[in-house]
Amino acid sequence: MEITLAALHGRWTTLVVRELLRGDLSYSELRAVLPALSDKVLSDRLAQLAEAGVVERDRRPGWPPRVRYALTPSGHRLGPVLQALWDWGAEASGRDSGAESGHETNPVH
Amino acid sequence: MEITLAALHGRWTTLVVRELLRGDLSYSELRAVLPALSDKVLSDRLAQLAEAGVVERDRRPGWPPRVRYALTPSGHRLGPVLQALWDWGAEASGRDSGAESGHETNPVH
DNA sequence: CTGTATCCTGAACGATACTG
DNA sequence: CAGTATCGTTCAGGATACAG
Repeated sequence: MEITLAALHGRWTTLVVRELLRGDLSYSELRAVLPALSDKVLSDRLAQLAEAGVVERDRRPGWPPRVRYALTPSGHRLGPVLQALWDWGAEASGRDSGAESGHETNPVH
Repeated sequence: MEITLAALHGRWTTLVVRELLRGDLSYSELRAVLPALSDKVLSDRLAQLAEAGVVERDRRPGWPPRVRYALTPSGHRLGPVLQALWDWGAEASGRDSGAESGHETNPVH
């Protein structure tokens, strides 16, 4: 449990993972999708996630440099975890936000 | 999702919740079970969790003062969330820690 | 394009002492 | 028993400049 929290540690980590759950992204795509993150923080998070075995860097040769970030299998297994986090938050913050019929509401895709 | 992370924010918050999932506890019982937390931090976490609607304080009159901390219904719903965190961490940190037959391993009780 | 280096600020933590 | 007050430390986060 502390392992998971360590892997997800940091204010923006879950958002990075959530974006990557939707598909691979390059560094600049990530930056465009998450404008709130400074270069340093984004870099830090990616390094941390790579260290935790959640994301993988694909550095493709040539010029200009292109790098794609993708979730590892372990990273994909975080999907249900984030879903659990989302579900609790949705339920806890009032049950009137419209359109839910019980328990779907797909936030991840 | 960010709501949940805000509610669980802090290094020790999940451990406090986990103890309370097992049943109500008094302040000193919590302190005894979580010796790593200073009074200040424990106090901070309980206030934060109360603010988030996760725990409830039962202040019982008389002397000496007795207070029981209990999870709200919302707090009990965090059980599956913590379970998801635990499961991922267990899976991610190597599959050789003995005795698991697939997907049980009950850490919470 | 994809990052790293540096510096600064604010928040969380931790220990100790003290109050109702 | 059940906390709050205060203070010092540590660490993540944010901005900017620079490098491969």
